[in-house]
Amino acid sequence: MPATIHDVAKKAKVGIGTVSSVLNNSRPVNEETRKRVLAAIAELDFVPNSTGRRLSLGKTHMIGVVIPYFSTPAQVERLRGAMSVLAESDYDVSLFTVETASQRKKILETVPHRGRIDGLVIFSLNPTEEDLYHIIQKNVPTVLVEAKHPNLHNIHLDDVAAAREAVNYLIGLGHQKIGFISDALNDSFGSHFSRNRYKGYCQALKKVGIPINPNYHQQGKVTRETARQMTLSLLKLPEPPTAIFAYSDVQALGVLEAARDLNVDVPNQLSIIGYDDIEIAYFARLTTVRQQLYESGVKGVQLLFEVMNNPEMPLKCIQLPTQLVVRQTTAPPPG
Amino acid sequence: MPATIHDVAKKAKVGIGTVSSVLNNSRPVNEETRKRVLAAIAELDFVPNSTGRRLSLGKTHMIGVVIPYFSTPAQVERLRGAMSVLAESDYDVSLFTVETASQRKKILETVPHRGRIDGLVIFSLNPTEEDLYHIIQKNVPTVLVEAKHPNLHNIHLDDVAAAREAVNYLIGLGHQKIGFISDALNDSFGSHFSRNRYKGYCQALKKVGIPINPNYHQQGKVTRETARQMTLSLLKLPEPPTAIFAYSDVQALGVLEAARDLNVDVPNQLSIIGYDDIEIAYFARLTTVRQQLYESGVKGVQLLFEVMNNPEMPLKCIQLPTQLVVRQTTAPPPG
DNA sequence: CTGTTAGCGCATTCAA
DNA sequence: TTGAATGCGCTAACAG
Repeated sequence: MPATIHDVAKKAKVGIGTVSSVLNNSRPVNEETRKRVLAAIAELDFVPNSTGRRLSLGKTHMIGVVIPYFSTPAQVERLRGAMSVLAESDYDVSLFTVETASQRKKILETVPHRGRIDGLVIFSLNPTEEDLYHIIQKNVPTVLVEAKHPNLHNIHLDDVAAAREAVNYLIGLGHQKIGFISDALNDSFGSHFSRNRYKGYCQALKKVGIPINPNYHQQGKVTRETARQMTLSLLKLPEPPTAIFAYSDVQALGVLEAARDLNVDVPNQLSIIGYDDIEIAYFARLTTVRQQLYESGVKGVQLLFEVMNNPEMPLKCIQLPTQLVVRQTTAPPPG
Repeated sequence: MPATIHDVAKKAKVGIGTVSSVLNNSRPVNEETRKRVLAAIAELDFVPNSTGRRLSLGKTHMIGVVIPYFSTPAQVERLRGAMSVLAESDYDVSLFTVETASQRKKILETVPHRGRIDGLVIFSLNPTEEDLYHIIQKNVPTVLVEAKHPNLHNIHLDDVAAAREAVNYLIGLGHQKIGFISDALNDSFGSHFSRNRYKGYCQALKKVGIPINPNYHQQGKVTRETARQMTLSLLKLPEPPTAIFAYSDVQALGVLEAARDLNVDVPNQLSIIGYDDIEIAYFARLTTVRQQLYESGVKGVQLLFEVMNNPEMPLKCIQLPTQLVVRQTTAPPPG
């Protein structure tokens, strides 16, 4: 068993208060005594037990990070941003990845507890009213990233506008038959991402009087493979779309694969726009909607620290910009 | 402030011992009393303070996960595997990402402490003797993943053999001029990855009497962009290699980019083999050395739990297999 | 300047 | 079956 503060005190022939004082510089200590204490600490290889310290201070020195869709490059990039700030702080990080709806429920119920964490960052999850109850009730400083809520500080983006802009661009190139590939509109986490991007897609079409063709919208798991299958269906339609807007870059890669499978030339026969601008989008020369992934993590944690320092702070909602990055998967439609 | 066990006891008109008993089922409780306690718990929305519990039990219920190169898809896949097991357990996860040599040092010194964590998984870092001192000394159950050490349980793979096999395959196709692109042989973390894969590369060449051409070996940061630059140098050599073995899939993508830049046909003018078999390798149709990334995380945590249940367990080293996955970036050399 | 003491919230032993 | 007391390791207030 590791040495405790008592062992150090005994060896240095002082009281534990003195040891604590040199540990935390909490009050002046005679130089001679300090040396003795330091020597004892070194000799015993003493490190203060963090649990004891936490209990005494009533703080956990721990930030909770809740993150779904963890396998996707976009989420990892967000987490990296968050970790970059966290690593420079005095806080430890408690990581909760959520893969299933039941995990989501359990985590959102049990994680937001004073005594478990001092602050919480929740990525890409829109709290329900019930979730909110648990969070607010427990009174632990919380920030949402890539989510919006009228009662919680958050870092968000305008999915509707971003999607609208992407589709507008396709329309501007001359496309009329534009497909959309997304996650299920009602996914198991109750996310709004697909709905919002679909809304932007519809808005852009309506604006110029292009009717919404339900056959042009495919929903399914957000994997490359599923996107490939969905694209195959789209391209086998009697009147296939000449452009496809994908909910994410990962899906856009699946679209590219499908085009390759069918020997459809991108961008001359088929234009493709993705979403996120993950690292690999550059490699794939993908036209895509860039969002500030890394930055969102950075700002989320920074905002959390602000809130923790000033719990009575008025609600702060930061909107991060998006930007259409045109590369080489978009061109005017054939013919 | 949240309710404590005392509040519950008072409201239920029992002692705190009784509350603790119903919380933990640690001793029989009269059904009537139990009901009262449960009611009080519900009414106060009481959740046991984990710090108090930790201090009392002398356990943190916390597993430390140390992970470098966190931005790379391969590492994320390892972490995902680890999280899948951890999420099913009763342990919380404390995440430490290491980006710099100084972070590495600090983390390896301060994280392995009883009282901070109950167990530790370290990914892809070979402890020095000094690191080892801190780890062993503190006596916290530890498992290495993608690293080997004579005194620590570990999950590893045979980098030398895997690299040798990859280069052998190229030789079998008829290649004689084979380039190798890697991380710095002496990277800031003291990693062995590049050295081992280089060794395998050399062994394969020597076996068939091909001289090692130092110009064919490029070292640099493990990013797509750096790999692209290094490949450009390689391909501009008076006698450019006809095949390139890359230290990682991410680098292999950079090699592909360089080939594209120079209008070099892959695989007919240039063969490429990567390493890892990350998700995107499939998309890029990359021939690569598959290692069991997700599995390594799973097994690492499982092994850790074994060790925690049986601290006196004899040293266990598990070698995970690798496998050459042939896709469409390899072919016989031109001419 | 420094030793002693009283909690922090909980699990657990010891009595009853 | 239960309440009261003890201690986990630490910080901070109190008293010298």
